[in-house]
Amino acid sequence: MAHHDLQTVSHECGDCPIRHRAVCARCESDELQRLEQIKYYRSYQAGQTVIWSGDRMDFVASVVTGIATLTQTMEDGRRQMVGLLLPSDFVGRPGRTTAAYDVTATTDLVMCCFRKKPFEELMQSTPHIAQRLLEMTLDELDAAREWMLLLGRKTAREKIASLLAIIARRDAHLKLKAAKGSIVFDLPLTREEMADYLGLTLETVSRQVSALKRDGVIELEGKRHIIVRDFDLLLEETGDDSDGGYLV
Amino acid sequence: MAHHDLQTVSHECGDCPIRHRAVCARCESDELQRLEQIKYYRSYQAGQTVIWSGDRMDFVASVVTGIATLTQTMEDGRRQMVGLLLPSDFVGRPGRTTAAYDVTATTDLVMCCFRKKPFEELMQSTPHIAQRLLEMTLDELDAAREWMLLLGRKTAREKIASLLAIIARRDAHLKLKAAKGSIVFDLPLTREEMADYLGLTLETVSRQVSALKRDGVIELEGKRHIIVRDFDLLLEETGDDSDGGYLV
DNA sequence: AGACATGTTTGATCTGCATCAAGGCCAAAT
DNA sequence: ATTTGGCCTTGATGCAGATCAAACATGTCT
Repeated sequence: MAHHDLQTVSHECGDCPIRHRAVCARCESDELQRLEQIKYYRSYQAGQTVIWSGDRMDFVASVVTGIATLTQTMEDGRRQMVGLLLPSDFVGRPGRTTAAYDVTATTDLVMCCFRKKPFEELMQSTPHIAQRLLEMTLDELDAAREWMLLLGRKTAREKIASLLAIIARRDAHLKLKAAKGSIVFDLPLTREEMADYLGLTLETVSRQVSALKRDGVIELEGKRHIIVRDFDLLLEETGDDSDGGYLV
Repeated sequence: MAHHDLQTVSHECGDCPIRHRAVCARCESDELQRLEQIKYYRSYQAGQTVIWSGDRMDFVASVVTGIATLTQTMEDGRRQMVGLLLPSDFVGRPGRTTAAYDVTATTDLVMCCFRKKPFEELMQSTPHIAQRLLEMTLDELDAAREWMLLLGRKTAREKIASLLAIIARRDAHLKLKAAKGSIVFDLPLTREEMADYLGLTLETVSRQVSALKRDGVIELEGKRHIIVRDFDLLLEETGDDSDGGYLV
């Protein structure tokens, strides 16, 4: 066994998953040092494109603050979001030099980047990084498959409810908030971005959000601020199995 | 660097990816021996369920022959296929004890299984297995994201054309067939399974297959045997970027 | 204050796919 | 030879969500 007692080490990079988790106490300093050497930060403004599909991508990165999206586009302009990156999420693919999707900052964004070549070398000599990355990728794959069920089989109303539940959950998780009482959060996406996430038009998104409000499932303050008084009520609207785990 | 000159070793397990790729010549015998010790085969008949979502899953496996599907089901019976496993595909998730989807044999199926515990131990001591698995999982994630674009934004006709192109490609790849002249293959799925793959109803699938036939994009012999005389013509119907790579 | 841009809501209409329903094909069972 | 059952096709109808269009809300620039 290459590693010993695992512990979490804190560092300036927040939730950066590469360094945050499964760092072995004994190897820690050496490993962290090497990571420090190859890392650098990048900032983007809301709306800026980080990278276009097909462009050369010579780094991997994790989101420090802000939100980014992965989208695929068809020639005629139809767009489908295929990934939503919140802080601590990883982007990039060891072993591939070309981006497969457009990556866009939807809010101001800071990413912690690692140049690909040295990162891959580090991966070679540090097996648990590959294992951690595998774990994360499998989680993403599970999320993608939930998403496929949503896209293929859910109604517009269920899609909206599902998205709100997903954001509420992730938000609560980030804030480490207790899962009691009202849940309050700001939508990090425009109606159009929500539509791209859900495979709908922005008009349908708008209508269904209004409908959920009218039916008392959610409350709206302005256009982005959401209040969920009864999370179970929202969950019932998602169409998912009821025992899907409460705010995880 | 833990490994040396990589080479492919052949063995009775066909395309099994775990053992097929990236096996280091020097470590080979030891590693293969340990894999042999923990592997076993399982057979299923067409239509049999391999495992239900939520069930305990104490193995990982790769498909040797036949076809399996991963599907998610909503309480009211709506179904969405989220994975299609052809020979050499991997199923299961190190680090999780419960199946997240229904796994079903759609044809007679043979899988090469590894009990999870020893497999995970082997992964610990054999870093390149984790790396290989990571590579495969990232490929699957890419495929899932293509699939999301299909589910969210493509028309019924584009969905059918895309599915046919996917199967034609994988089929051709398996058979190592040259990519010239007519492409001929048998659909491994019923109309209903195609519908579950595409987020459609079986009636719509039937109608659109007929329409592609009527329009000369494909020819049909019986209900399952497909002849594609001009693959580019089919690709044009998919809505994908034209330069999506010819038959690979 | 007015003009403009961006994002959102709401209404009217259209349409692609779902739904409901009936019948055809074919292989296996009796 | 007929029945059975699985799979597939085709037709008629309905509806959820797309599309087209207009107006509103909010913030910012001049």
